[in-house]
Amino acid sequence: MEFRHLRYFLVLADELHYGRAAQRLAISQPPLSVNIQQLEESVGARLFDRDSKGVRLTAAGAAFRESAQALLAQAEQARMLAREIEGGAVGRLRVGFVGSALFHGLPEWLRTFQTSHPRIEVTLSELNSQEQLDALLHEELDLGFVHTQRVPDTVQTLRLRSEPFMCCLPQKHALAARKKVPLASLRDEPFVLFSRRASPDYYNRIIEMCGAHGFHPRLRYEVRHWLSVVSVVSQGMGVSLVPAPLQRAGVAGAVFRPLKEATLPSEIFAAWKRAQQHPARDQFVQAAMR
Amino acid sequence: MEFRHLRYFLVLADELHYGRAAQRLAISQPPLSVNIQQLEESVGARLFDRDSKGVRLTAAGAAFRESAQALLAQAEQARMLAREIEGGAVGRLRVGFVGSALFHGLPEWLRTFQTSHPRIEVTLSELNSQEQLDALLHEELDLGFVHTQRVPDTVQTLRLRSEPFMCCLPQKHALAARKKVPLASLRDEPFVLFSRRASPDYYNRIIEMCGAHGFHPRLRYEVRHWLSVVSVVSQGMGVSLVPAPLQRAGVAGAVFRPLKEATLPSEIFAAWKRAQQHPARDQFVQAAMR
DNA sequence: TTGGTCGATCTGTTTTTTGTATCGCCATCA
DNA sequence: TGATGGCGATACAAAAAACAGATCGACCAA
Repeated sequence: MEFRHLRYFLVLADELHYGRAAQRLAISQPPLSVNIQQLEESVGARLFDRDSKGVRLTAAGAAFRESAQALLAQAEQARMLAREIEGGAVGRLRVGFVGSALFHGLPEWLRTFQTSHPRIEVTLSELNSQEQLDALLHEELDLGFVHTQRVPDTVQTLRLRSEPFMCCLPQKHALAARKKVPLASLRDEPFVLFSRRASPDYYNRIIEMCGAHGFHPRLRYEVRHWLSVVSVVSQGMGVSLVPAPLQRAGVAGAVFRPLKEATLPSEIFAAWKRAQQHPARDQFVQAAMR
Repeated sequence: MEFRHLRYFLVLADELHYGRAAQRLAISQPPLSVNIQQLEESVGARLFDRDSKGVRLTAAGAAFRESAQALLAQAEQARMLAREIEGGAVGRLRVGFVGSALFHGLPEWLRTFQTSHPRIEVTLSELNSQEQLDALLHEELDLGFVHTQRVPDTVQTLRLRSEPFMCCLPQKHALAARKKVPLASLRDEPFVLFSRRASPDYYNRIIEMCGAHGFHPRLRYEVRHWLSVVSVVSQGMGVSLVPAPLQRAGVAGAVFRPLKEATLPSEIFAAWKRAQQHPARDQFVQAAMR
């Protein structure tokens, strides 16, 4: 049984006349006869009654007609689905991200992408950069948003945002009066940081920045979320260095001041496995780039 | 796109290796390559990634695999359904019957048939013989149970049961004392009969039987159901002539006596349109014959 | 560099499908 | 009752397709 048989069968079931059906199919009548016989042979049931009074569907034929219509429709559905997946219009996209991505634009990228790709099912997992890279290599993730560009060869990265670190201070802190804060002036301040476990990238970067200016920060609080950092600072419990976009988080009692020195920025990169084809992922990255 | 493409595709999706897949398909490798390319062309999407590292399904290919499996399974379902309908295992059977068929075995035939054909949906309509014949000719009925053998040429009949008429009397009736009742002795008895509208066959037969013995029955009650006939008789309101099986209806107060004279029996025939193929119907008739 | 593997491609052969001509059946009509 | 026309099936040759064998080119491993 081939689809051709079903196509011929359906037209004949419509016309109930070999000559006209063959005409509609743009073939001559004999091959239509032959094809119908082949179909009946393959199905194992007589589908038409033919006699001198004409051609009629048998009960089996009438049921088979429904089936055949469904089969052709579903075949078309299958082709369409495959095309849509290839085109990135439907499917699943597993996205990992470092927590700070929430303040570098991820929610907005996601909104943009989901508006233009409503039939892509996006799953989000908050993971640190290393965990994301592992997951990408094991193909447990299609796209990551990480802090580092130091990745295996098989992973492609793209810098999306580069934001300066700012000093986050309690409103009443003495340094809050200054336009710009020198890093060295934080030497004796208690620091609020991410736990190393939760975000080694961020943690290490802060340590490095301070180290470059001759001190090791006094670690007082380790928290597990960006807003917690700002919140703890706002309550006067310490200072912190945070990516600039956190200014817009709107936490009362915390102020943000640029650093006097140029420092390494807080960067966010998209990362994905080169070998893995994934149109929807590419389009997500596109959405994030603009 | 043809089913062959789907079959080849599924094996290749299993093996992810053209050589082995071709071997399993008992074809050589080049036509497999070609067929997969044709399929991709027809679907409009790349289904496999092939490179030096091997053959892998694309996301579109993985989705298409599910579709292809479903399509092949449903094609098989369609073929099976058609065969089952042709074999009379599933389908619909529209049965008409005269009311008295209920006392000639119809319920039992139905039980037998439904036990062996649980997937046939039987619909029952109580109609008189003429209505059934009309319905058969218009193909609104697949099978009838009628009282007459006088039918159009296009209808086939088969005698199923032939039961003598018996005289049905109130228990206390004088004639109830006799072993056999002469028809002529009913000359002055009030008769309980079916309404002519409801069952002209039965009505006419009674009139004929009496006429053959020189009288026209005194019609007193016309009812619309067999059990009503017996019930009315049991209450002493008249006598009747009924098919023998009604003895077993178990109505207290009514007794049944054979007629002294041989009379036309109460017969029931299966009837169906010759031209109409209907395996399940044939099997129903088979069930009724034994 | 050298085999060896694997999918794609080329080419001739076989199989399948199709078209033309015709048959056989039956209904219709003169 | 014989002629006629319509219709599906069949016969057979032509066209199209699917196929197998040989080979290519890319890649990998030794």
